[in-house]
Amino acid sequence: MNYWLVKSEPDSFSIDDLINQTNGTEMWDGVRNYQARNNLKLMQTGDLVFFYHSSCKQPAIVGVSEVVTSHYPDPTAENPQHSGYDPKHSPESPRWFVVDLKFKQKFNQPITLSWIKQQKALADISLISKGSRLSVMPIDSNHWHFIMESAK
DNA sequence: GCCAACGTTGGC
DNA sequence: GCCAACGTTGGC
Repeated sequence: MNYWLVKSEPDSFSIDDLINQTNGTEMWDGVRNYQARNNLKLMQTGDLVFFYHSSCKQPAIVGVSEVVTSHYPDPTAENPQHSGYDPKHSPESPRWFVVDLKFKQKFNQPITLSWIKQQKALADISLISKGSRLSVMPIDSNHWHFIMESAK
């Protein structure tokens, strides 16, 4: 069992949008960065995922979702009408992948980026370390549990 | 809107 | 394989 964090711009897709999906489940498409994709491919059913709001007034971890499928080819990469279309992607040799994420929990209090930066226990969390622009990143279990305790 | 910190592309 | 130019991310 592994822990992850995914970023989403709340103006495009917020945690409340996830709640409102059928079964609270959304296909996590549109990842077009190789490192983020490699992280997606490592995800397994049952892994837990922080939902992070980026590029907004208050960047923060706002809740938790669960991986409910292993990775499969990203259908939006096959669609020439879609902004995520990649001519180098094909069903025969897929380049981009998705997983399905299911809503699990919304924090009463968002765990804000500015708060995270103040915590000694989170000094080396991937979210604020080098290469932190990844939209899918692993989270150490000790960081995970510290944040879960803080969100109570 | 600015800009630092990347990642990607493509000419050579 | 190098690297300049360009694009993107995302906090501020």
